[in-house]
Amino acid sequence: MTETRVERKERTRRAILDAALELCETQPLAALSLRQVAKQVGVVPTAFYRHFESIDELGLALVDESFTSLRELLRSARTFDSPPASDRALFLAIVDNSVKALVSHVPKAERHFRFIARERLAGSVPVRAAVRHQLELIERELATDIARVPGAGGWSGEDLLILANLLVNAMLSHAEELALAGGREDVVRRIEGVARRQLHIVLIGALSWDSSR
Amino acid sequence: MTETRVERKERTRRAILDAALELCETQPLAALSLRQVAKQVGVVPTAFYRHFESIDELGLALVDESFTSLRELLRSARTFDSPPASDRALFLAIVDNSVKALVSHVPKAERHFRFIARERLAGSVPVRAAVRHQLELIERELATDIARVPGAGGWSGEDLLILANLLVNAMLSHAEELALAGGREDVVRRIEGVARRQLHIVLIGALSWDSSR
DNA sequence: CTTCTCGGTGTACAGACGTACACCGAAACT
DNA sequence: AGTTTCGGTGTACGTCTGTACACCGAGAAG
Repeated sequence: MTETRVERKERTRRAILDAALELCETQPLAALSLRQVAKQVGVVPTAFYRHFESIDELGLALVDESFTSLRELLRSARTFDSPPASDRALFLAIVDNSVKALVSHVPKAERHFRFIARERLAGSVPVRAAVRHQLELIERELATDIARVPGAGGWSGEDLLILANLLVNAMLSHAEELALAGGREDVVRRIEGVARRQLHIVLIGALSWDSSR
Repeated sequence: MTETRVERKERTRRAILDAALELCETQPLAALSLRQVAKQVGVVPTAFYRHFESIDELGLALVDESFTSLRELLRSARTFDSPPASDRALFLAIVDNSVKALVSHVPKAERHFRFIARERLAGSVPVRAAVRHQLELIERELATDIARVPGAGGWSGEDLLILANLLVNAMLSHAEELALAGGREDVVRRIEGVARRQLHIVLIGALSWDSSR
């Protein structure tokens, strides 16, 4: 035997997840039919039930794996090869590193990022709830990262969450734009520029606002 | 006769639009069926065709009227009862007025705002394209408003668009949150506070960033 | 008053939908 | 070696879908 049974099962499960993600490129999850997914996988409709009880349950699994991609992006954004010493240089490096992480990670999992942004608003009740919950966690995670920006000492926990919320929304929008750009170099560069300036402005604003209280 | 024929027709048309908006509270437009809409209106399925050729065409009509609501919000945000004289006071008044406009307009047309945010990402190709195009116009419109912020002299046209893009994304997110809040006073107040601080930070950041070039 | 227009009705059909059920064959267990 | 487990199959159903067609009746036009 070349393949164990659990391996086989896992392979079909993956195929279902991939098929759903692909079909979701052109329509929201709620518009997918179980038969459509099964046909795309090349499997009989009832086989779907061996892996998921419903389209919603499929959606929850996709939420999970999509947020894994998003967390990797955050992780990459806070990881430096060689962190600069001076505050000024570190500040600029943080901005640059974050934007670079965005641009390099989105193409690797653009279906995940688009799925999050879309189902956040268009998902069924359970799917939407799951996305919203995960996004809250992401905002908390991002808030702790932002707290490491030089000069962030004056930001309260609430300030950090408000900043994180603003940046997460911008990030999801840019991710969608990057996915739509489809790798066209000039478009990608333009989006990168917009994202960089927005992040720059927000952080500077937060620093100024902090000192103006 | 109590009602002319064109009035009658317009009334059913409106009923169809309203029914679709209501059904879209719980599902994306692409997941609606023509029969579902017809049943909600209380009309036979084939009557739908007297007004729209397809669900997509219905969607385009909804895009139009939804953006009318959004434009009213922008208009309200830039309209002052009594504009302050000093730069400092004007700046604060702009922030306050914008946030107040958001909080007061969203409940009056929350289905429109949610429709825009949702179909922007989840719509069929033509609907999505229409939303994206209208949002571009909105960003341009908002950019000219931002240009009136005291101290905005140093912002280029590109800067203005980048700011507008950031603010539109934040606004749509807050609109969704406000709609979900369903008028609960404490929640509304929290969102209002978040929106105000974000707008404040962004504008201050843009002013500082401008002078740091 | 007669004729035309046209929004809404009712019937009809082919196809897609979710899902229940019995079944198969090979991997896994004893 | 014999038995069990279980992912995938095939058939079968009632429901819902979009849409075609003939029809109606009241407002508009002559």
